[in-house]
Amino acid sequence: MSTTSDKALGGRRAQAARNDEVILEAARAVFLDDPKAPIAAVAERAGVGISALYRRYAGKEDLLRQLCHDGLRRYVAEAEAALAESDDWSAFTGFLARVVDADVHSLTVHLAGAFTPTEEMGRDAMRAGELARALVDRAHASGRLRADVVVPDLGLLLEACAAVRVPDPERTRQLRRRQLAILLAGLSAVPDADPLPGPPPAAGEFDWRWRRRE
Amino acid sequence: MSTTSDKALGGRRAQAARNDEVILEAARAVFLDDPKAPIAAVAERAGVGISALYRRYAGKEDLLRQLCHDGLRRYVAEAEAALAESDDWSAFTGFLARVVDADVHSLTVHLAGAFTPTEEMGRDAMRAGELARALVDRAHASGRLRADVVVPDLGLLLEACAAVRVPDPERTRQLRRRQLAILLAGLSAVPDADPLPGPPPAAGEFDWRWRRRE
DNA sequence: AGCAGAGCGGAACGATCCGTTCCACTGTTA
DNA sequence: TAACAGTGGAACGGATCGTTCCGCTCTGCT
Repeated sequence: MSTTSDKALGGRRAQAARNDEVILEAARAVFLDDPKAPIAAVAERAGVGISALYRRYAGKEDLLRQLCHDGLRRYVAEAEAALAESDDWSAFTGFLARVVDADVHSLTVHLAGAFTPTEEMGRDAMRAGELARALVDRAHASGRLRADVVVPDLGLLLEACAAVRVPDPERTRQLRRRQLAILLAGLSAVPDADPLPGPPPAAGEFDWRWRRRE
Repeated sequence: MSTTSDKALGGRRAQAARNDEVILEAARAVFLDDPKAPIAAVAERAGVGISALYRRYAGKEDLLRQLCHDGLRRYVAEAEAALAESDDWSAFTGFLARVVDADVHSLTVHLAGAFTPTEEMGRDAMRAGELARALVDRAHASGRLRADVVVPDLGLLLEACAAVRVPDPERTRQLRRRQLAILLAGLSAVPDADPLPGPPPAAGEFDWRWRRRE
C-alpha cells in the first residue's frame, strides 16, 4: 500500500518531509534576525543536525538564495493578488500591509549580496518591479496618493517598516503597522502640501545591495 | 617657544593631534557602514597603523563606547539647541532633521550591545529622553502634531530614516530628508484622520538593544 | 527475517578572520 | 646626543564557521 512514491508517507519519510518545512522556517527566523548567522544556528533552531541541512542544500549560499527567492516570489504573489482587487487604494495599502507583515523586504534585500543570484531571480525581480508600478499607477489614479510619489519610494517605505524590530514577532508586527500607517498618511494626497524634497529615488538606486559583498 | 604643554604644536605632536581626529572620523565612517567591521579597517581608512589606534583606546570596545557616547552627546546638544528656538513646530522638525543628518541614531543604537555602557552614558540617555519629551510636548502644544503621537514614536521615526543608506553619503542625506518629510507629513495633525493603530510604542521597548550581544 | 541504504546527529577539520601584543624604527625634545 | 613619545605592521593565539565524514538508526523491500 505504501510505496516509495506514495504521497501518504509514514515513519521516516514523513519525518523527512516535515523536516523540510521545519528547516525552512528555522532558516527564515534565524537569518531574518541576523543575516550573517552561522548555519549551525539554523540547525539548532530547527532541532535537527547539520546533516539534515546539507542533505537538502548544497551549502549556505544555496540556502540563502532559496530563502531570498521565496521572499521575491511572495512579493510577486501578493502584488498579483492585490491587482485583482477592485478598489485601487485599498489594493495599494493592502499589498503593503501584507508585504510588511510577511517581512518580505528583509528576506529579499538584507540577504542580497550574500549569494550570486540566478537568472530566474532576475526575471522575478523585473516582474516585481512591473507589478509595483501597476499598483502605484492605480493608487495615483484613485487620487488618494500624492502626485509626487514615485515607484522607488516604495523601497524607502518598506525599508522603514523592516527597520522596526523587537524581540517579540507579534509586537514587531504591531509596531510596523503603526509605522506603515504613519507613512501612508504622509503619502496621502492633501489639498495644499509642500512637495516632497530632493530628487526622488531612482529606479536602480538600490541595486547596489545585490553586489557580492566581501 | 614651543614647550610640551603649548597649544601651538609642531612636527610630531601636531601629527598626533591630527591623528586623533582622523581616527575618530574614520571610525565613525567605518562603523556606521558596518558595526561589526574589524578594527584594522578603521586604521586603514584613517591611513594609520594599528598602533595609532591602541595608543588612544584600550581596545575595540573602548572605541565603540566612545563613539556611541559622542553620538548620544550630539543628540543631547541638538535637542538643547532646538529647545532654545521659539517656534515649537520648527524646533521639533529642525531637531529631527539635524539628528537624521548627523546619523546619530545609527551611532547610538546600532553600536549598542557591542560594549558595556558607562554610568555616565546612562545619565546622558535619561537626559536625552527628558529633552525629547519636552520637544514632543511643545510640538503637541503647537497643534501641528497629531495628538496620538507619543515620545517613543520618535524612535520609530529615527529608525526609519537611519535605515535609508546608499553608498554615497550626500545622496543618503537627500533620501533621508525625503523619508523624514513623508513621516512628518504623516505625523501632522489633520482635521479628521483615523487614529494610529496598535498599542503605541512604550518607553523601554527599545532598550533590549543595549543588552550585551554575543 | 534480513539486508541495503536513506536519513540523520554531531564530532572533527581546515580555513579564515580578528583583536591584541610586540618590536624595530623615526623624528622630536631636552 | 640620549631618552622617548609616536608609529607601522608583522606575528600570535583564540575564536568562528562552513563543510566533510563516520557511525548509528530505522525503514522499506525482498
